[in-house]
Amino acid sequence: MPRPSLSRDEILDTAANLVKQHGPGALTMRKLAAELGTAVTSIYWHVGNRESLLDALVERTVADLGELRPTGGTPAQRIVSVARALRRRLRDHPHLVAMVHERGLTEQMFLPAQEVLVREVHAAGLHGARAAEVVRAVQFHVVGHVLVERNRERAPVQRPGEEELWGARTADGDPALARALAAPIDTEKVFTTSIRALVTGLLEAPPRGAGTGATVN
Amino acid sequence: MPRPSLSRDEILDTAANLVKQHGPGALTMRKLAAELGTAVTSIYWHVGNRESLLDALVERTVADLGELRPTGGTPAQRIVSVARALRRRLRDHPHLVAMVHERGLTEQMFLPAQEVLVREVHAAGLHGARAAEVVRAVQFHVVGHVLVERNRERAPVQRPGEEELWGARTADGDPALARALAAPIDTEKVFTTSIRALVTGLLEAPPRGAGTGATVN
DNA sequence: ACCTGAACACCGTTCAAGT
DNA sequence: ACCTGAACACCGTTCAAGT
Repeated sequence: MPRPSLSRDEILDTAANLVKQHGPGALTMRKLAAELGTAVTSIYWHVGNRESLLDALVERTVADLGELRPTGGTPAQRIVSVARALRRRLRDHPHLVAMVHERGLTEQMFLPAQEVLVREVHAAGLHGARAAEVVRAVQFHVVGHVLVERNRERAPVQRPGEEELWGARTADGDPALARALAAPIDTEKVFTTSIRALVTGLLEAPPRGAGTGATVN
Repeated sequence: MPRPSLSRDEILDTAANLVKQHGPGALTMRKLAAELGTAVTSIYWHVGNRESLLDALVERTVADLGELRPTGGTPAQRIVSVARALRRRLRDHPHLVAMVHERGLTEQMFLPAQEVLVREVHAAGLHGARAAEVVRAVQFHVVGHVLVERNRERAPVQRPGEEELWGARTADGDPALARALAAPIDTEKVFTTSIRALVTGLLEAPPRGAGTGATVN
């Protein structure tokens, strides 16, 4: 008596477990089959191939991320709060980020935030194409930041050793800046600083061409 | 007579060619050996393993990116121009982005811009830790954007088909926005919009706590 | 409809052996 | 110092064959 059936869901479950424990690199069809106690080829019958397996896992994980509730009084604050919440969620699921990148599905990661953000951008008084621009800008910023962050984590020694690279001369004679650039990066702070600046800039930008102040490049 | 010596440089050259033509995925030790006309194991003697080979390729390619010359009258414009120039350079080397991501070397990609940016941030009147913050924010934004952009390019159909996802209801009753979000993304425009907003926001932000206007979250 | 083993065409890396 | 072939321990996927 070999084993009691084999369902697509069971495959996804144990695959998710494998990924959670050792990352997407450890998810091989053969290891998965061993874990399930089946022949490798059975998996193919249920899920197609490794790529569709990953796609299914991504979809499932994104759906489990849950809703994002904005906090704060002003629209800008609420947009920033959503961005920060999404980043935190994604940070808590590093394997999701890895899978999403492997499969080229960055769009998916932003789904939980998209509808919420649309409402907040509306509340900020922006509509139509202008509103879409803001949503897109925030999307690329958050997703991009998370990709960079996750990438840095599994980096080697960080090649030329940024510490020695930033002597006071290369820093345009600003030793304090040299020190700051040589120190390990506080990605949390980088994110907070930049998302605030980005949202501020986006919401106050003049509607294309009708600038009141200096236009930036 | 098998072949005239085998140098580390020759290995890197043909490896770079292989990557340029078919991407980093096509760079296998065995194909490289075949291309070189040597035994696979000879490569190991010269470059160690595949990882160090990729690292060497990244370093070499980054060094070849060349200098970035700022343009524009105001510091903000000049910072934006550097960011845009770096993005364009990286877009022109999609395989570099891929290798950098595979090896976790995102830091490297920003090197050509770093010193230039330091000078411009100084010109904007910022120094020390505050200046480093701005440099870092721009770094993560540009590198992150490029990662997202390259990732999207090799995406499958884009899962739930954003077109149908954005009916007018989900878009908070804004059909123009729904249309804009359903349309294919103009990443060039997204980048321009967001880098301008980011830099504007970064340069006008009050020095931490001593805010004159509303603080954002 | 579902599961199997065998086989194909790949990988990176190590190691003892050659010159 | 440099190069080699053989071998190890893996991969994803296909396919004919079973029940």
